[in-house]
Order: sequence, then structure tokens, then C-alpha cells
Amino acid sequence: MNNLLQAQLKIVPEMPLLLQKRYKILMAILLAGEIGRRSLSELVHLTERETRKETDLLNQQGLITISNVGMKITKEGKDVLDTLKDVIHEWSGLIQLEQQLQQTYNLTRVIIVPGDSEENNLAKSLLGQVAAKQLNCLTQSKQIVAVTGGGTIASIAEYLTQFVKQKALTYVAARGGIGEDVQLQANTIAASFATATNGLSRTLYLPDHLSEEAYNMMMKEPVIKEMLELYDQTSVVIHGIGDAMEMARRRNSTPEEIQTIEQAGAVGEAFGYYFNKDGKAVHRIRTVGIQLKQLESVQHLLAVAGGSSKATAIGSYLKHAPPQTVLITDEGAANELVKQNRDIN
Amino acid sequence: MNNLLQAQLKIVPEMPLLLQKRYKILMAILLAGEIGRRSLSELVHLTERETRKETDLLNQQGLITISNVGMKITKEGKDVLDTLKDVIHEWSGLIQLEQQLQQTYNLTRVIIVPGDSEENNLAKSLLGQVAAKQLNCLTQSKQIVAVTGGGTIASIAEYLTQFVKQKALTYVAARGGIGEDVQLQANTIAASFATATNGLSRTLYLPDHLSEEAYNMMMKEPVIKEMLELYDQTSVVIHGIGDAMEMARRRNSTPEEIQTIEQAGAVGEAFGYYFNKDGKAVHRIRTVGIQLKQLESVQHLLAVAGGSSKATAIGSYLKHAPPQTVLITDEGAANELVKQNRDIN
DNA sequence: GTAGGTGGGACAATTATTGTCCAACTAAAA
DNA sequence: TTTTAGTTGGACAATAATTGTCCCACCTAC
Repeated sequence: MNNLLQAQLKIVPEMPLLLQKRYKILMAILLAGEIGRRSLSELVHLTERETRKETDLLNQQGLITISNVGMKITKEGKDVLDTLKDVIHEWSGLIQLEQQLQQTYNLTRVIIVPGDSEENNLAKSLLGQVAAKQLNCLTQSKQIVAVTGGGTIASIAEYLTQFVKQKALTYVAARGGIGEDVQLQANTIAASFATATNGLSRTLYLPDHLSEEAYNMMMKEPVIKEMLELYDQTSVVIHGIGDAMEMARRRNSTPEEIQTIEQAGAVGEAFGYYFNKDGKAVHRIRTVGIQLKQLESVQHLLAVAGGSSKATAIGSYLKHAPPQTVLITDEGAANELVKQNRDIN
Repeated sequence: MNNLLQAQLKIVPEMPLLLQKRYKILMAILLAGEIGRRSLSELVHLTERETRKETDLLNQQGLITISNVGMKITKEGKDVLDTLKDVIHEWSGLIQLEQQLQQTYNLTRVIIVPGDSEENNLAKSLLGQVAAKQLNCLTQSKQIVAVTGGGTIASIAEYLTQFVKQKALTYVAARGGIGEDVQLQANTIAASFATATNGLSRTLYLPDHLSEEAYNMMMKEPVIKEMLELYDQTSVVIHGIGDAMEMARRRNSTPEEIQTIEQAGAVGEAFGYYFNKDGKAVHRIRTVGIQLKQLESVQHLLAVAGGSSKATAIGSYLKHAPPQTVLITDEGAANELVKQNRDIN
């Protein structure tokens, strides 16, 4: 049957273009719920005219309805989207990209969503959806899931209710508070995941930038020790990957620390560790959290990060990422990753 | 998987058009072997410019090669054609048409090839190919196959070698000579079928338009009787369906006979029988041949006829055709048939 | 040779597409 | 109630693509 698709591709080579364009539009309408022509065209990066042409067609095909308050997807449109998902994936060459990355970095699996989450809200939503689905696949009931902070991870929450079956999971923050926006902190996210799935959460608030002395003291506290033991029982870790400099800034690091990080050649960040371009951890935030060594014995690692500008950071972390890692990223980052690898060789 | 095709159709509704156009061109190139742009465009009923656009694309896709002596299909092109065959069939709505006709006339099966064999040599070729394939499916070794005359049936011969496995079949003429062009006589065709498949043939030459007396006399002849017994042992009958008036003219019937036929309201002809629009046999040629009653006990009947102008004739025969009939026709005739049926109701 | 075919180049005429308005309307906010 | 911010669908000139139709150089079989 795969043959059939290839034959179609051969004889109607313009089809993937059309298909992807309309798929994107339809998906945007689905995600937006109800949206007008102009907002839509901005969302999918098409001119108003072209959007109009395509939506007229989709309307005529009964995949969307157009009223004077905007456009909505129909039941049939949803069905079509769902059926087409895999074909889109295959035709856009994403599957090949996935395999390539999976081999390059020796990962368990790579999932790439179409688009670039930097320019396109669509890709961002997809990233969240896919991550939620994947989390559902990887967990069994009553397991412990560790989550880190960051916008990408935070955005997963809204899809959890839909995609994660009730399993009485416990979400623990993979790190204590790290002086960012509350909404993006691991603690907040763990709590929101728990709310979304009717699960439990364990959070861990600790001030950032403790003196070494104070840090060592805290480590001996029973509450903290108990938390650290939870990390050993963690089945799944779901984490983002950040750009080193951006993270440092976002964390209000001192100028000295920023300089240290910069001089160490750090480009990527994950779990509070900073990695240089060879994937070596060159610095870490002094706060309570899961340790790199602990990661190695965790059953599943879900790395979620997208956007072409994050490619360097993602690449740096993946260099030495545990092989049980599943990477969920977007087309933009994936393309950039292979480009960078090609330039090196 | 059928779902997937339907979803594609919904979201890229212009695809069947493109697909069918290119399929037709590719098929034409395959059948023609080596052909130039202008001859091709005439063959597929497209303007020279459009043909050119499409062949350029097919060339670019590696499905055909273009040289200064003409265009040829490539191995890949053949593969694509083969893979696409079923989709074309499905998307052009032919399958639905087939089912409709099969139910209307209570037949075993209906196979419709795309196009109209009246305007298009392609459809004619396909008709022959499909008939040959079907003959192969329906026969077992050493069986007896009765064949009638006519251009459509004659054209099957050239595909027999390719599609019919050697089975030591015996081909018998379903009727004695009926005063047409030798090339279109049942005898000649039976012989050519035998040659093409390394089989045997039994022919039966008798003058047309015998007096009743002479006819009855002949019927008692041992040679003739033996032949008639062969009809009882026949496993498959492959026959055409003709327009009544046209057949009468082609057979050089006397003006009186033509008038008789016309007054009887005959519209269709098969096996030397003339049928009126209700499917009743209203006249028959007085020549030796298989009897209508004998048809009923034959295992398989293969009716092959196409062209929109033949629809009335085909319909008239099918009205009372034995239920074990398999009809092979073309889009033109099939569409016309359902149109006529609709008009009646 | 030459007659009848081939593909590819060229180009004006026509047709479709595109970008960009605006008017009429609606629903919710003020 | 009026305002505001959104919606669609109509309109239309500018632009781009498509189309029909030649011609030319070339090849091949007779």
C-alpha cells in the first residue's frame, strides 16, 4: 500500500504541496476553534487571498463551515485530518529525518512535527499534543513522572486531559524553584499536570543561588532527602532543552556566573546543567534536582524542544543523552540539526 | 486504507482529474510503444500544448523518456501504471457503476474500462486486455471456448498470448460464417485465438441465408451434429453485442429481412439473434450456431462490448442475459446505459 | 534525397491568480 | 444604545501563468 502512495507521488508530484497546505489550514482551524480569514492567513503564513481560495475549497468540500463569525472545522474535517496525519508525516519526508536523527544521536525514537514552533503556533500546539500522547504511551498506572520547567513543557498541560488516560500518576518537579516566571517553573508545571490528569504532584520549593554551605546543609534535610529518593523511583522524565545564554538570562544569573557559563562554551541547558557543543556538562545550577547519573537509570526520557534557533542547544544535549531518550521536536529544529551536522563533517 | 484515499479525495479534490489525465497519457504511451507529441495528443484528446506540459512532467519524473524519435515509457512508468490501476478504477467511480449495472441486469460481474472505445483507441485496447485476462481467470485446461464474430472480439486476440496461460483450450466458432468481412467472422477469430494461445480450434463454414429446406437438411449432417454437440460441452462463451441495424447491414441482409428486423423493433444482436428493447429475441439468422437455450447451461458467458452508441443494443441483450454473464464494457457505454434506465423510470 | 515523423523554441493572446481594497453585517463590549 | 473589533463576500486592476500555434532543426526509413 505504501507502493500506491509512492506511485501517486510520482505521477502527481504537486500533490504533497497542496495536501500539506490544506492540511495546515485545516489543522489551524481545528486548533483555533473559530477563526477569521485574516487571522488565519497570518497563522499559516499565507496571503489573505490564498487562504481565502483554500478555505473556499475546504468549505465546498464540507470540511469546514464558514459563517459571518468565522470558520469552524466540521466533524468530517476532523476525520479527514486524523486520517491524513500519517500520510502528511510520510510525504513531508519527516520520517526519514526522524530516522536520521535517531541514528545520529543513538536515541530510542525521534518524533518530528511539521512546521517551526518559533514562527508558527501550529507547530507549538502539535509539539504539545504529541508529547502528551507519547507520555500516555510510556506510562503505566501509579508511576512517577518528573517534569522540568520551561514554556514548551508548560504548554503540554492543556493536551494532557485529552490524551493521557487516568492512571493515577504522580508528577514531581525535577528541580526546585529556579527563579524564573512562576508559570514556567517545574513546580507549577508538575502541579498543573497533576490537575489536568487527576493525578498527584510533589513539589519542591528551594531558593536559587544558595551558598555552597547552605546547599550542603539542605541536602541533609529529611524532606529533601525524601524528594531525592523519589527521583530514583521515577519512571519517566519529561524535560525541555534550552539555549544556554537565554536560560542564564532568564534565571537572573549574576554577571559573573554568565561569564563563567559563556567561557565554558556552554550552548545548551537541561535539568539545570549547562552543556558545551560536545555535549559535556560544563556547569550546573546549585539547586536541588534530579542528577545526570540518575537519568541513566530512568526508564524513559522525553525530551521536548522545538524551534530552529534552539537546534544548537538541542544538539549539544543530545550528544550524550541517555539512549532511552525519545526526542520530540519540530521540522525547523530538525532541519537545522542535520544541517549543522553536515557542516561539521 | 480505503479511508485514506477518501480523505485525500476530500482535501485534494482536483487530484482525480490530474491523475486520470496523466494515467491516460502514460497508458497511451505504453500501448503505442513509441509515439510523438502530436499523435499522442490526438490519441488522448488533448491539445498539443497540454500534452506537452504533461509529458514534460512525466519525463521529469522519470516515467517516460523523450528522444528525437518519440516518447517511450520507462520501467518505472510501467510499475506506476500497474500500481495505479485500481485507484484509477475506484476514483473514476467505475466501481460504483459496475455494481449498479450488475444489480440492474442481475449479472455475475461487470467490468468497466475507462474511456469510450468509440472515440478512443485506448479504451478499445483496454477492453481487449481485460477480456483476455478475464478469459484466463474463467478457464481451466482443456476446456472448450466458443467465440462469436465482430471487431471487439477480434481485437482480443492480440492480448491473449500475454494474458492467457497455456491451457490447451479448444476454440469453437459459435456460429457458421455470416457473410461479413472474413477478419470479423467467428471462424477466423476462433482460429486466431487458437494460434495466439497454442490451442486448438474447430471451425464451421456454412453459407448464410440458406433456404429453410437446405438448413434443415444440413442440421442432420453428422459433421454439423458433432459441432452442435460441442456447444453442449462448452465451458465459456465469449461474445460481442452489436447494434441490430448495423449488423443487418454488415451481413448484407436482403431489404426484406432488414424491414422484418426493423418492424420487429430489434435494437440489439448477439449470436445471430436479434433482440428488441425488452430483451426478447424477435428474429434470428438462419445459420448453424449455438442456441439461446444452450447458453443457459454454459458455465461462463463473457459479453464484451463498448462504445456509447452501442448502449441500447447492450441493454437490450442484457435484459434477459443468463445470470452467469460477465459483462466487459467501457465507461461510455456504461454511462449511457444507466442514463437510459434512468429515463425510463 | 525526401517525406513524414520527432522534440524544443518562441510568442502573442487569453485566462487565471493575486493583492488589496471596501461594504455589509454581527456580536459583544462600553 | 453606540462603538468596536471582528467576520465574509464582492470587486477590480495588476500581474502571472496557461494556452494555442507556429516554425525550425533534426532524425529515420524508404
